[in-house]
Amino acid sequence: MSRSTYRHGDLHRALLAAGTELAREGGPGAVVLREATRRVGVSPNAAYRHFADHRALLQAVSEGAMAQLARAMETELASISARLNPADVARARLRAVGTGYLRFAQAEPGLFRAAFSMDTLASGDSGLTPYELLSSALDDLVVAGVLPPSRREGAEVLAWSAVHGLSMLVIDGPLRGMSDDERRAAAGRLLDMVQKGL
Amino acid sequence: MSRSTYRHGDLHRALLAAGTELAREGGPGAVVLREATRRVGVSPNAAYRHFADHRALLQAVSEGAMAQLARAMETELASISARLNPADVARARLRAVGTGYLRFAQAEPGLFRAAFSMDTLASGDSGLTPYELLSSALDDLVVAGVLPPSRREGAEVLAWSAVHGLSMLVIDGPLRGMSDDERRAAAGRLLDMVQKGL
DNA sequence: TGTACATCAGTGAACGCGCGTTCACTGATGTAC
DNA sequence: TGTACATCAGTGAACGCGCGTTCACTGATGTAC
Repeated sequence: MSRSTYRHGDLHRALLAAGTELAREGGPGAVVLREATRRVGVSPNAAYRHFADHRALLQAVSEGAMAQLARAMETELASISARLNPADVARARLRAVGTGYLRFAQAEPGLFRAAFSMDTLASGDSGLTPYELLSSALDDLVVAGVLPPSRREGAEVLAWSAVHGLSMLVIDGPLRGMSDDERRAAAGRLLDMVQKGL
Repeated sequence: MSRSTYRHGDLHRALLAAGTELAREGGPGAVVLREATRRVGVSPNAAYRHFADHRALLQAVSEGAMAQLARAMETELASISARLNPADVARARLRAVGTGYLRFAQAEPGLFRAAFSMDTLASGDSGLTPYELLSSALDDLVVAGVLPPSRREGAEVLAWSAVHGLSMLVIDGPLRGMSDDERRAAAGRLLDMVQKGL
């Protein structure tokens, strides 16, 4: 309300930030156009200068959330020790991808759900989408001789399912009540299972 | 509208059936109290004679859906050949539990989502909830000597995550576009992974 | 450097919608005598 | 077996809410001369 200029200056970015905060607090269903404008201190219809409609705002929020997920995975990848042999590096990379996914889902459940609320593709700093980060880790496992090439095809879906399922059960489902320790333990054992079972 | 009696006779059941049909068509968000009464041919407020509020109707729908899920799992369990040795029976039981879960999610995505939209417990004809059916299958694996007792604890979460994740990705998420064949193949390989990785 | 003017970002008011829920009611049903 | 009556399942009308979206507008900004 106490804007120095008549024009906002960067309303597009401000609305996107407000929408993202709404998603963070309450998931995709909480991304309400009017509430976003309210938080920015602007009239409801002002949003239509910057987004075609409510869906366009939600899509933008979803893309930002997906990019954050990719970045969370990249962060885990970046922390892998350089002093490992190729096979261990490859294994660590798959684990990192899964850990980043699980951590983001638990740390930002609202954004996580927003990311998957639409058909959204977005990449992190490496330019790769979450799916591509997983694919690349699986490729490495084959190159390092850890995963037989015959098992490579379609492996994305298997690893992804395990990690996505635990995320959903923990943030939104019947496993909501798990303690931090329990979640950590379950995550570790789940990644063990994927590694062993692939 | 062309009711023979002034009183409906079984409005509770009729509203629950209508609400369930709404969930089937559009998931938990589609369970709208007014629409349920509309479909039954009754005024909106009539619902309040049978359900405390909208949430109570949704809860009842959710419980019915959860029971259907349990029954889908029981159906798969019942189809296991009796001519197997105990170890193979145990393995088949775990697979059946997973297959029933996946099949129900794919055949009735709206009800599946409704079942998990609230904290809902419900059992099938055996009196066991879906979780208990899984637990029991895992117990059998230990008894049959297929699963080392040291790996038994917490195994529910691992198996459940894998199967739940594939369900969510396929019915609601980025894997929505999979063909029937692809889904069947992915389901089979996922269950292989769980069996091998547990 | 100063002035006229076109642009277009944001305003204020209003719309129609469907929702959950509440109110006072009515009349078919089943029971008590 | 017939009648008076209490019950309570369903009615009709209305409420307030918040939403997405549209309309005609205004006035600060940046540009052209």
